Amino acid sequence: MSLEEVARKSGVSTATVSRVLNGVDSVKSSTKSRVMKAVSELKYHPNLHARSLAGGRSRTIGVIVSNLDNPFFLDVYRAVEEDCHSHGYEVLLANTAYRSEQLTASIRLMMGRRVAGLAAIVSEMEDSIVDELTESRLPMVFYDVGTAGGNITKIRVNYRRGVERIVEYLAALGHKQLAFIGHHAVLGPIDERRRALFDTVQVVCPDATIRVAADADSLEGGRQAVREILSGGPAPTAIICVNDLMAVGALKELRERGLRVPQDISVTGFDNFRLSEFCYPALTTVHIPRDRIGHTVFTSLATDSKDTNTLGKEFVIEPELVVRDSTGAARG
Amino acid sequence: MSLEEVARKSGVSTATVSRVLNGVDSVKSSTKSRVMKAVSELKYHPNLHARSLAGGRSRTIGVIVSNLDNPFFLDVYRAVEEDCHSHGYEVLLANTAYRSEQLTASIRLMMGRRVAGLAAIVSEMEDSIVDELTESRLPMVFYDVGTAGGNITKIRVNYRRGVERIVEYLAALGHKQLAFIGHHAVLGPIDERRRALFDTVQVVCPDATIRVAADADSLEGGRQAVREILSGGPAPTAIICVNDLMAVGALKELRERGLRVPQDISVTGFDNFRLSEFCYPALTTVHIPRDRIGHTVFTSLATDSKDTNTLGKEFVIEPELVVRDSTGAARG
DNA sequence: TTGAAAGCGCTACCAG
DNA sequence: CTGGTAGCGCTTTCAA
Repeated sequence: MSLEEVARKSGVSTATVSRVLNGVDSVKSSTKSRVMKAVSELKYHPNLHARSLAGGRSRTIGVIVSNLDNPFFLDVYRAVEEDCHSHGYEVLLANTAYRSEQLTASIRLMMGRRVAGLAAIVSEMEDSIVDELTESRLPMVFYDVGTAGGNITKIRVNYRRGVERIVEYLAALGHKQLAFIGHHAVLGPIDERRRALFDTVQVVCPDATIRVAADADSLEGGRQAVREILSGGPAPTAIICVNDLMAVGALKELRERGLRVPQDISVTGFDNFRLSEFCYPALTTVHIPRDRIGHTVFTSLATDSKDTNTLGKEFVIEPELVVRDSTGAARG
Repeated sequence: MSLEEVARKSGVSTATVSRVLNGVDSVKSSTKSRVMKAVSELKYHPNLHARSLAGGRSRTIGVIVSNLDNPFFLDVYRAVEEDCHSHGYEVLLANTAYRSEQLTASIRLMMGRRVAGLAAIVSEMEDSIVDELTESRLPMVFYDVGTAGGNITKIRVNYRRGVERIVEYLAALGHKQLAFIGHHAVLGPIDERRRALFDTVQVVCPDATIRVAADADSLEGGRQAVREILSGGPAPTAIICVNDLMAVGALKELRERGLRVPQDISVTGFDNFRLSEFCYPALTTVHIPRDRIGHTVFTSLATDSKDTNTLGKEFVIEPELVVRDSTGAARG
């Protein structure tokens, strides 16, 4: 069923039906209501593909994330979604599950759908892809990769700062045996977070030891990483987790082993996702404002936020330490 | 940039380029590679809107859920996504946040995009919408609403059974003062879960009292509902939560008030989402297999799963009680 | 194995 | 205020 049928049924041209459907005001109200009647009787739904094809411009924004299972990414998406909907945009979501093939496929899909802009909230991205995207004219937001300018907005979290806050805080509590739990994407050779941690420890408490374990970015992964740490030598006095999700998994494993947090061992997270306040013990973490990330994505990619458009700029997010109950003085 | 440019650059017709891009084998391999070369040099991305318009059929499935913040829905989506991707389908996601206007908008959007099938994992849906969708020819999956047959697959969770398991279990533990925590969508006048609970209590332990509180379907909502319960009279010995998410929120509030779970008060959830094993105490709940729901969605809506197609059938999901640490004998 | 051309359903421009 | 119509970029016969 098409515009034409509606036009026929209401005795007008397709052009007029189109005008009615698009709210162009230059239509006599009697005509308009006749058309509307036909539309609802026919249960007509305009073909959005045809519309985009004919119309050219698009009012949809694409969002690609690494791991939907981690509420961090979901929060970012929700923030984008909220802004989009309140401004008449649609959002298309894609999840890579940290698989680079899937990233490529998702980018293809988004470009094929001719999104108005694309946000890649995907920390691990090969340089070649970054370059290719940078060269394209597509408005984009990168997260922690690439460089701002032209059609590229860059959002960067100052991890180093966040890590410093955590290490300084733990050092002040007397912790000298540390462990770091990351997921695989964050323990690659070129990883900033891991390096930031080592550098900071070097400076803040050079006499501290630090061990590393990696697993999947999930609750189970956090748990598993703790097993790895605990089976590999003397228990550390504090475990620094790359994010809250893994931290919650870590808490579970410690609890099961009868290790009390924070009396026996301290745990820190990263992100300050909502659950971090509800888990036990409530997590000491570092706050990353997902809503601000989402808003920045929107203002950068929505073409009609003319004066407020932020495309091409770089945004640095400064983390703040949030102290709760999962950290305490080092034992002994 | 279009097919035509690729055609020109590689010295063939658009028809041939189209054939190459769609993997039609009747193309000489020398031609094929010439085309491929042009494609990659031009960084050509086919316009998917044009493709759908011209092609007719669609290989995308729409999924509408009530509340993305609740991992239950996300798990269902992920399961659908997995099946879809491994069979060359795309998934389009929409979130209603329990708002019926948003449901309408999402349905419109999906129909406009000409999805091959649509899953509405949205327990609250007005009859008029259910009817309209049932009349349409669109393959659909309903969750807990509507009736199976024709183009409608229905997935129904046997809540009554789940509630019975919980109540029987709590009754056996000696609980007589119960409370029920739900979210607003589930405490409407026509709600099955609430009624199932009252009926069951009536039968299983007629001498038990039961109070009810409602709040948002979120961690915070669960917490708030407990406040409501606890400020409204003597504390119950067991709190039955409509789902795990609210249960985790409830645990937090109880913990903060110094009430021990399960010694002072028992708590049950519903869904058995991943976190229920990782929270403290680990949640006694009822398992609802989200992956099975997701698979059923796929086999019903994917048009090419010919022989295995399940469209039009009804699937009843039988919940299973999962006992963990959040429940124990009634105090006193 | 390839090309020409007729749409797919809609928007937007030009007339009237 | 309304109609006619030329595309938008692609797929798909039908011929060659």
